[in-house]
Amino acid sequence: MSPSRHSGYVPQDIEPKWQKLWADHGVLKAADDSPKPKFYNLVMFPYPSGPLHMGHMRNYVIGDVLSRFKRMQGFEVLNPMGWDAFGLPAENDAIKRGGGVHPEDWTRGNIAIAKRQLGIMGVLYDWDREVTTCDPSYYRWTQELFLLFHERGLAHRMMSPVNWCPVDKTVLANEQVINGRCWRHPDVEVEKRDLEQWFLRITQYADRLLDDLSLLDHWPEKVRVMQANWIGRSQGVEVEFPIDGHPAESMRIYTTRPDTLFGVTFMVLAPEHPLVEKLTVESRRNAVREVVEASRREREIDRMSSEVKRLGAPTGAFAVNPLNGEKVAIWVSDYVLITYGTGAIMAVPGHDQRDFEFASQFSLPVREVIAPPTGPQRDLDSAYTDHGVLVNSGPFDGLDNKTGAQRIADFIEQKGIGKRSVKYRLRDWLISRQRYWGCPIPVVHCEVDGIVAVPREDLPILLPREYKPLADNADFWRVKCPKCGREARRETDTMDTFIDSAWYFLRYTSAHYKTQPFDPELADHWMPVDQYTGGIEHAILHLLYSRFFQKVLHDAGRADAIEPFTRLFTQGMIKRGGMVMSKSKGNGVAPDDLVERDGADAARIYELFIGPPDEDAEWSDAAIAGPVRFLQHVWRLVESPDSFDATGPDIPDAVLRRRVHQAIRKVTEDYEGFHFNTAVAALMELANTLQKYLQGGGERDDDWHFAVRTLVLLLNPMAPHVGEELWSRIGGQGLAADAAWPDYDPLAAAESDVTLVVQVAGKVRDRLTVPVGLSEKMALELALGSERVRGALDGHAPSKVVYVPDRLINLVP
RNA sequence: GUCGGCGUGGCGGAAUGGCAGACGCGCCAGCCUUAGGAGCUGGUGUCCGGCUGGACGUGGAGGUUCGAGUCCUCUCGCCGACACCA
Repeated sequence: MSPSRHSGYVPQDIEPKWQKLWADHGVLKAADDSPKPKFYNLVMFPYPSGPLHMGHMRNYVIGDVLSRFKRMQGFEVLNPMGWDAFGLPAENDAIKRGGGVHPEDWTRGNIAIAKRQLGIMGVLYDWDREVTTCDPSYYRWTQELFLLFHERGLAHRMMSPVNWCPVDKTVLANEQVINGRCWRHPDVEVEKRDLEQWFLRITQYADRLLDDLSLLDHWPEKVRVMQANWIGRSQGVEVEFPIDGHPAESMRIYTTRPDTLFGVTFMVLAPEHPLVEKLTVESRRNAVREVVEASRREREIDRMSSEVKRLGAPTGAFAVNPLNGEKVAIWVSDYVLITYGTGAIMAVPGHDQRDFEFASQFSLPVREVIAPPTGPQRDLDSAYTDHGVLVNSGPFDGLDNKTGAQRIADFIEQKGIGKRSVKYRLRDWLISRQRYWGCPIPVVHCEVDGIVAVPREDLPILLPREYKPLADNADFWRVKCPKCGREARRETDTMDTFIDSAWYFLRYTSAHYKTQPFDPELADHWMPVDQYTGGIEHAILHLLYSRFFQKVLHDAGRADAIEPFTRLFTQGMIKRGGMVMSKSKGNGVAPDDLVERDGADAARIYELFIGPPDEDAEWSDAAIAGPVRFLQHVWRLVESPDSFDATGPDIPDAVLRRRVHQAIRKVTEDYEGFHFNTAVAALMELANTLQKYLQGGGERDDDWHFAVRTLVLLLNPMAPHVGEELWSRIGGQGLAADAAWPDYDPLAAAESDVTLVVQVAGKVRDRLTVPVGLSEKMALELALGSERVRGALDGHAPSKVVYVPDRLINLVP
């Protein structure tokens, strides 16, 4: 027998009905011209790689609850959905399945599956605004935006040592290399290759991307810190070191520690630095060449590890310290990176740990120029990197090192041997990919005209249907130069898929706009996104790129907003068996099975009740019984209140009324603050109160109807099918989805009596029921009247009384 | 190594510096019965006690406070991010 038979609640009987009604009524279709205040609610769109599981679903359930809640609160909610549909998994999976499936067919098939799954979970979107990034109607605008970046000098092609994933056979952006490995293949080491590639100049926006983090005060602190660290702004000084015997050359270094300039005992060039070839003396050539070649061969993974022994060799050349005129040896080592600063450093082993280790390994001298507050150090076994007083620093001796750094920097600038300078860890964004399933870059390479942008009227550059790398598809790349008409070659790189997702939130605001990527007026109406919800794994990549795009579009006069997402919520992952739910682990729970067995509403409530939404949660197959029983309980309360025997103590109407108002307050606050787990708990308590009321012989009077009606409305965003069904059965007007959110009356929610905790020396000795707002004098009198309190005081009079009205009185003997 | 987060019953978790463990899962006892994976009632941190009750208890050690899961210092463990950025 079905467990639902006892309550009469059969989710499968009601869910399809309401899902159809919502669709027919266009619930959650966003009106561009609504007089209501707008609320742009967005969840990160999925990559359609197969059926969704309950790990993915958490995100969409949270988003749907918020949409329904905000809608009931009177907002015009924009809640769109789409598909991040270009990318390598489509190619890889298509190949894995025998090569018979085209990436596009695979992708479209997965989209259909996911869309149906969202539907049976009762998750609503404005599907009229659906975007699919692999659709020409979308990517022609991705191409148009590329041209915009190109015109603004923000897209350029250059030769660069790049990260190459040997499995995907394509390059990766810096952000996509994790511990020297491909972000999609944790067991595959990334190789270095020199290739000519397309880049977006995100570094030009480094300052603004960093500074504007301060505007994002509704973002998790954690994400802002991660972005700030990623951008990695540092302030330092560039200094020119003359080279002994090479009057035409000089060695430019960058340091954040000008206060240690007198402690330089050697210099180091990155192996790729152009000066290496010029400066190396004949006798050192072989050793230096060995270092250069070994570091080129070196796998990225080794180079990232700080445990590894350094490669190093002296060039035989010497630099002259411009501050004290000392000659110091110039070395080559792999621990200096060509990609940061000037690719050359001054080494101060006394005060930099890396320099210290290198000096130790090669027996190079160490000099102390900053004395710790405790006095000069002897027998150094590590670099001293803290603050102190300058010593061995000529005219700067005796200064504290902070002041010293400023003075020395001033001195360098006055002498014209260097200047203050700001550097970033952030690199330009490498966007070229050499595979098939991506957005073609709309340029043509002409022998005469060079790189020629495709004219806008020729967009889109369609991805050919034939599935093979574009570079192998002559029909695709054989074109005429748009400028001179000669034979030319179309660019065969496609764009990183993170570009597709860097502007999709703008396209939603006018998904069918025909003349531009988006209608500027509608974009300005809906933007910025009021609430953005997604996984923490996008804390850097997607969110940084999207912020960059928004700023460029702002600068181009196409968008008002300078930040795309006002409020960010990063939800935790769902684990099962200790591992993140995923297709590859095979531990996913299919929403289809849950819907079939327990219904969509129970599945939704369980996902919300499982724990704080910003933390990871462990899925329990058994625990969903709680939400199932809860919904049955609510159903019985509303549908057959007479089935509860009057066997318990009386609950006065006034108490019932008060509990209902308290529940409105609590649940509203919890929805606003994303505390869905405690919102569910509060509704469970309300249901328990309603039951107690019936069991106390409570009448089906106005207070009862108010309680039932409120329970249904408060529950509706989380369990919308039950909400609609019960709403219609109790005679609610229209759809519950359209009903107004209940208001609470602070007076009605206020308790008249409170429990006053009586402590003696901080230990609870009694609890008294007292009226709200009791005076301290009365409270003390009542407390002293307690037998147990007098016993605990043991005849002493309290020397101190701490009184917190309506909460506690503490008597300290 | 650096930065950040988290440690609370058998489990998921709750608690503006003020009754630790709300709510739920599980478990125990009982009731009801159309015998069920249903419903209802009560119980369920540990220890002492027949009950009233008492002692202890939020990873560990200190501290601030009348009062600390909550604030501070140190420490252990787990998780995440970054990791030669000069």
